[in-house]
Amino acid sequence: MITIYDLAKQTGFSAPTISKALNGNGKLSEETRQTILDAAKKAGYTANMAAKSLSTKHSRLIGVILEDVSMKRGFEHPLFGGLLNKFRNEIEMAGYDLLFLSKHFNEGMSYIDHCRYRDVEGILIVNPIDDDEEMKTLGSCGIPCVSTNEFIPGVCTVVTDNEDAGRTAARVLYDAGHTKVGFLGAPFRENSPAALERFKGFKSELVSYGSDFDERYMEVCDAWWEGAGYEGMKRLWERCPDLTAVFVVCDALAFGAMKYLLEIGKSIPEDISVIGFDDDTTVLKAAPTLCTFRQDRDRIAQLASEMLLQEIAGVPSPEIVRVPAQYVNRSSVRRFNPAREMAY
Amino acid sequence: MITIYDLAKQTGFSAPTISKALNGNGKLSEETRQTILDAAKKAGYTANMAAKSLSTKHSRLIGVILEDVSMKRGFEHPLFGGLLNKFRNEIEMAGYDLLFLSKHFNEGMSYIDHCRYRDVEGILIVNPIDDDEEMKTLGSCGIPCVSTNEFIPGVCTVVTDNEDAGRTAARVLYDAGHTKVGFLGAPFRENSPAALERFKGFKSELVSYGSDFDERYMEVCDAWWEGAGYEGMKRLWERCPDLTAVFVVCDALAFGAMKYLLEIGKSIPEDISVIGFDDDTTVLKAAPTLCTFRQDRDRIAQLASEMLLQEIAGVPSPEIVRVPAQYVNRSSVRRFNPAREMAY
DNA sequence: CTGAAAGCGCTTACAG
DNA sequence: CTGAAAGCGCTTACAG
Repeated sequence: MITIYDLAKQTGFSAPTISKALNGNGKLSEETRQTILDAAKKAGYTANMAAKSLSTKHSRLIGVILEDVSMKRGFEHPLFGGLLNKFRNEIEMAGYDLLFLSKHFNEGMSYIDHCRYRDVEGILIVNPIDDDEEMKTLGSCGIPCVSTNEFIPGVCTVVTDNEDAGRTAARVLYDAGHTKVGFLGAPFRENSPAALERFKGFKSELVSYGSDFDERYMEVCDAWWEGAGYEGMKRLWERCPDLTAVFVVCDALAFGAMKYLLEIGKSIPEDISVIGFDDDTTVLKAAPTLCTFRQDRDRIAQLASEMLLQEIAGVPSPEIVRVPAQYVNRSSVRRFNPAREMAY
Repeated sequence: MITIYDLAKQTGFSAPTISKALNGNGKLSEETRQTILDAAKKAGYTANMAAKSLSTKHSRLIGVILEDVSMKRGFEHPLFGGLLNKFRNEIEMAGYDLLFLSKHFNEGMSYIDHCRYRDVEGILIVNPIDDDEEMKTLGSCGIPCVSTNEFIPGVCTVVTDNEDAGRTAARVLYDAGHTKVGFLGAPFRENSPAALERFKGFKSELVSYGSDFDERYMEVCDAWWEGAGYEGMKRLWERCPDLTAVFVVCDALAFGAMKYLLEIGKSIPEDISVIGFDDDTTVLKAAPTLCTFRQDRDRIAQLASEMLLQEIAGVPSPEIVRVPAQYVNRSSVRRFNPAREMAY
């Protein structure tokens, strides 16, 4: 391991001068800078981050909170896995490394302690544990934070424009001639209102068409996975067998819902149309292929990294940044009228 | 940020004594140890890893090489995403953090430089870039390494027992009465012989049944994704339209293969049976549901972390550790004879 | 059993 | 433009 002192000895300059040359700060003659840089290169010098971190308090580490309790898929989560791929890439280009924050680290150290332990410079909150009390403290812990899902006081959230997507879903179904449309939701949580926002947009758009949305057509599933969708659809269908379409808050639930409908002998989309959410690759190849909304993982990740890097640099972020979702038309929605040229 | 010196001042002991108490090493009276521990707890003391790392050369960081060039799915890779979930968990319980090694970090720093930069203590090689020259140097770089896919000189590899799985695939098809069976492979690479191993096992088992495997029944796809499976199956089928079954080296390829077969009007499994590999959730819900092999992600991850932690502790690992795959029977294999009680 | 001294590799004022 | 001194927070021998 070659150090700054080795370089000092080799070039005849002092350690601080080496440091300045390597970091490009302070005033130095172009000549000595080049001499030093060449020597460093020749010697294969690599800085030691622990030492840098200790003296500058800058670790170049971004903490990531990724606890997939709602779907239990971790890195394979349909939204967050892809988001993290892009985020990792962005952050690395800026010279940062990812560091996963964990609660079961060192006999249950808190996220904030984990951050202090590693001198983490910023936190990306991808998916926290439900109702984790510590979340509320993150906004004021002094470390810049950005969230890509949950709303947390004092933390910038970069998130899909769920209301807008909800409105689009309503428009798609309305345009296709559906009048009896249902909504299959998921547990409502104060800080993670995706399901509720999608519902609000959906309902408001329907209302704008003059159709007074009947709350009986709305059902909430117990969780975010397939089985819950099956059960939720069962309850909804048994109450409202006149439905011709249903907008489901995520693809995993939608798949469960379709499973129920197919089991009771319904055809999709002939008897009932289904729209999901997430463009989950896990159900992508199911038949019928599901109309859905693709959340823009790359854009969310990119904006999140921009916001976070900016905050680290001292520039405050907006409280919320919305990213539009893209409607993906496949085969699970029936048209009662001839198709028109339409873009959603 | 409270330091060891604050604790020293508060308790009246010296910094080294605080250090010993906190780390549980060296001789200390039980009384002073308790006093110090209590003070640390009361003050909410958290060690600073940069300082620790600098003085001990132990960063408690495990580097991870995850470059999904073969499937382009990154964290969402059907095998590696799940593997990493478990590995992360294991490693965190042991007080380590994950650190992704990257080539596009800081203007193209090498993996090894990245490791030195962060004082990484061990490396998990999940999925490197094809033919990366640096891989060959990892085994002798002085940092303990474990691989979960590629074979690298001097590095312990924890990997699915592919030959055994190949044999099982042959047995399943033979038992079901198939005699004209094909094999759809993927690019053969010296250090990553999964496809070849599966073929070897498959072929050897067929040969053991007296059926001389005809190489014409073997076709290699250009890549590991769906489109390549479609094309590969097309070539294989056009050459050998008498096939009644095919063993495909991964589910993504198998899905492409099925797509081709269905397109030309074949029924699965009535006309042709298909067995895949990976238990890829991405094609799980396709119809017909694919018979496949589930690689034991959790077991591989657990063994990999064990090996790596052991190596860090100075205990050498075996060169190779095999983990059995599990045959998953679904609906894509036709039986020509009555089902018997069989376990694979 | 406890502490004074020195060191890990780097950077930050501050002189000159 | 360059360098001597001190410090970041911790640990490692070595005394006592």
